[in-house]
Amino acid sequence: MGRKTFYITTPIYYPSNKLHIGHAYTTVAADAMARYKRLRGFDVMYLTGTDEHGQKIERRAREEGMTPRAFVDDIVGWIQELWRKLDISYDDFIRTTEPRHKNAVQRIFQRLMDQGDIYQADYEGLYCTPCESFWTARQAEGGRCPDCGRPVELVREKSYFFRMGKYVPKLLQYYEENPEFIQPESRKHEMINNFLKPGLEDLCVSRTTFDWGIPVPGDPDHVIYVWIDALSNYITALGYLSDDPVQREKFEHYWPADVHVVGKEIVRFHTIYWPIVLMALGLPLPKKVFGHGWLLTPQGKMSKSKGNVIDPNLLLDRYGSDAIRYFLLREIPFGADGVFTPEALIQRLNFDLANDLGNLLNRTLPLIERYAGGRIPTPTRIQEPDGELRGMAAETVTRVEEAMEKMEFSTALAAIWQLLGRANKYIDETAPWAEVKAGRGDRAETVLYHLAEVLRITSILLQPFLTKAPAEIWRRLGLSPGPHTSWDSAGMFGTLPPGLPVYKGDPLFPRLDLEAEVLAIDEATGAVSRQGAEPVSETGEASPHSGGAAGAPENDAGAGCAAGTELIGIEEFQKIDMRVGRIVEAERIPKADKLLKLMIDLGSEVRQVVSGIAKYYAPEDLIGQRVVVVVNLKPVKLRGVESRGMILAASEGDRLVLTTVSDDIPLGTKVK
RNA sequence: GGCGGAGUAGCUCAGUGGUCAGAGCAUGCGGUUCAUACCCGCAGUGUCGGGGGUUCGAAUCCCUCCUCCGCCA
Repeated sequence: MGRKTFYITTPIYYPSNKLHIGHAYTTVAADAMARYKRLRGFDVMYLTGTDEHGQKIERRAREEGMTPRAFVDDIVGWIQELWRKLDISYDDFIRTTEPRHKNAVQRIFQRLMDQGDIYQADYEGLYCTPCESFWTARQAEGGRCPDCGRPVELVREKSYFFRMGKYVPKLLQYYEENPEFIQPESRKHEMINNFLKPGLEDLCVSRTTFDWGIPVPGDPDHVIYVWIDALSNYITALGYLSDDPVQREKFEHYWPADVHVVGKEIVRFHTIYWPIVLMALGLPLPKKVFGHGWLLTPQGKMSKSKGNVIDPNLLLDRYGSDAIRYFLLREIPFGADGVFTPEALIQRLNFDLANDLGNLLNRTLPLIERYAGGRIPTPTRIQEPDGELRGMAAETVTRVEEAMEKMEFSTALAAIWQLLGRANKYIDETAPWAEVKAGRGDRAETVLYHLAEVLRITSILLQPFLTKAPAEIWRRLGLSPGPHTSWDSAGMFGTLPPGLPVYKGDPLFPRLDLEAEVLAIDEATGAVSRQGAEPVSETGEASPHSGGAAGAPENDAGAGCAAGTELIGIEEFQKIDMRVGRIVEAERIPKADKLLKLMIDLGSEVRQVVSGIAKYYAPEDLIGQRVVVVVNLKPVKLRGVESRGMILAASEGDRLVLTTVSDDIPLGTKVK
C-alpha cells in the first residue's frame, strides 16, 4: 500500500519471424531495470508482448499454410520460451490479438472519431504492399518503394486519418517542460528538427489492403493500422477502457509509464505519434522514452537476408542466461550502438565472470575452509587496508544506484567490477596464508571475513543483471535470502553473520577456450562474416510496427535462425557474381592469426581480398591457386585492410579446403 | 542537400578551460601461489582528425576543412 509504482515496457515484438539477439538485448535491459526497481521497493509493472496483426503476418501464415492465429501462436510460444530461458521477469505479456486489447482499441478509435480527431477522407497515393506504406511521388522515385525497392502501385480509397498537426505545439511544450522525456537527448533534436518543426501531416490510421487486424468500428472493410493498434498496448494491458473495474484500477494505479524502452529505430513513433494519441485521449504522457542503440556485427547490421542472424538460443544453451545477460549489459553503453563478436563475448565471460568474480569466490572459500574451520569467521583484528576496502564497498553501492537511475547499466557493472578488482588485490596485500604461518590466525580470519563481505555485497548488487549467480553465491556463503541479502544491507559492511558454514563448490563460471568457442559460434551462425564478406546480421530497419529492440524482423522473408537451410529461387542465386581467379600474392596480416591478404587476378583486374584461412594455408602454398571469388560483395575492412570479395572454401570441423575449378579456363570466367 | 552526433594509446572507450591526458583489454618485464595457466605490481607508447582563432592557460570554447555515423529529404 502506498508503495511507489514503476511501470516499464519493451516494444511489443512482431512475430512474423523468430527474434534475434537484438530483441533479447532490449528485453534484458528492461528486465534489469525492472528487477532493480523491485529491489529498491517499488511496485513494478513490467510489460512486454507481441504485435500480431498486419499484412506481413497474414502473408507469412499463408506461405506456411496456416491461419494467422496458428502462425503467431507458434512464434509467440517460442518467444515466451526464450524469455523464460533469459529469466525475463515480466509481469504481463500482452498480445494484440487478445480480446482485452481488441476491445479497448476499438473504443479508443471510436472515441477519437467521435471527437473529430480521426476523420474519413479519400486518399490517393502510391502504396507499397509488402511494406504497408504510402509514399509521395517524390519519395517513390521511379515508381519504386524507397524502403524495399519493389514497385509501388497507385491506390485510391477511403481511409481514416488522424489530425496530428494540431497537437504539435502541445507536444513541443511537453518536450520543453520534460527535458528527460527523450533519451538519449540527441534523438530529441532529430524529432524536433525533422518532424515537428516542418509540421506534421495527418496520419493514415487504417488499411483495407489486408484483413488480419482489428476492424474499424462500424466499418469492417477497414482495419485499424499499427499506430493505434500496437502503440495502445501500453494502456490496454493496464485495462484502459475495460469493462472490468478491477482491470481499470490497474490503469489508474500504474499509468503513466515511467519508461518505454525502445530501439532507436522506433523512437519517432514513441515520441511523436504515441504522445499525440495520448493527448487526444486526455491522458498523461509517459515520463521517458529511452531509445537504445543497436547490436551490430563487425561489418554492419543484422539481417536475415544476409543469412547470419544470431539466435540467442544458441548462446543461451551454450553459456547460460547469466553470461548472456552480463555480456549485453556490460559490453554496450546503453544508448550507443554495440558490436557483437564471438571474441568479445568469450573474453568478457573469461575476464570478468571467470577471472574476477568466479575466481575471487574460488579463492576465498577454500581459504575459509582451511583457515577458519569452514565457517564465516569473526573479524577481530582490523587494520589497513581493511578500511579502504570497506570504504570502496560503500562507495560502490552509491555508484551503482546512481548509474541505475540513469539506466547506465554498463557503468553500474564497471563499478561493481572495480570493487572486485580491489578485493582480488586485497588478498595479495593481506596474504592471509602468511598471517596463519606467522601465528596471526586472528588477522587471517579478519581478512577472510572482509572478503566474504565483499562477495555478499557484490552478489546483492548483481541481482538486476545476473539472476542465478547471486543466489548461488549466498548458498556457498551459507546465507539464506533475507535481511542479510536485502538491497539496503549492501550498504552496511559487517552485516554478514559469523559462523555460517561455507561450501566451496565447483567454479561458478568456468573459463572458456577462446579459439574453440569462437569456432563453435562461427559455425553455428555461418562463418562467412568472419572472412570479411558481409555483415553477419543487422538489427533491422524502422518498421511501422513497434517491432523493437534491434529492429523489426519482418523484412526479409529469410529463415533467420537456422541459417542456410532455406530454399531460394534462381533469381536470388543469380545475384551472386562469382568468377574464376588466380591468387598472385598472399601475405599474413600482422596481429591477425586467421587472416591472409590475397591479391587475386581476375583477368580484367587484380583484386585485394582478405580471407580467414591463415590457419589452413601458408601464404606461399596459395600462390598460383585457382579459386572461385565472389566479386560483388560489399567491400569491408578487416583489421584495417580492405577486402573486396570473398573466396569460396569448404569447411568442416577444423578442416578447410579451397574451392577450385577442375580444368583450365580463362581468369574472370563467370561461375554459375 | 538539411539537422544532429562522433573522430583521444594497437583495440574499446572515459575525460567539456587549469597539476606531466586517463581506464579496461592487448604488449613487455617482474612478483606471487590461496585460486579457474589465476591474481598482484611495474613499464611504456598518444602531433587528444587537420588548420586557424579566443585565453595567462584548450582534448575541452569559436571558425574552417576532412572522415565516419544517425535522422530527414
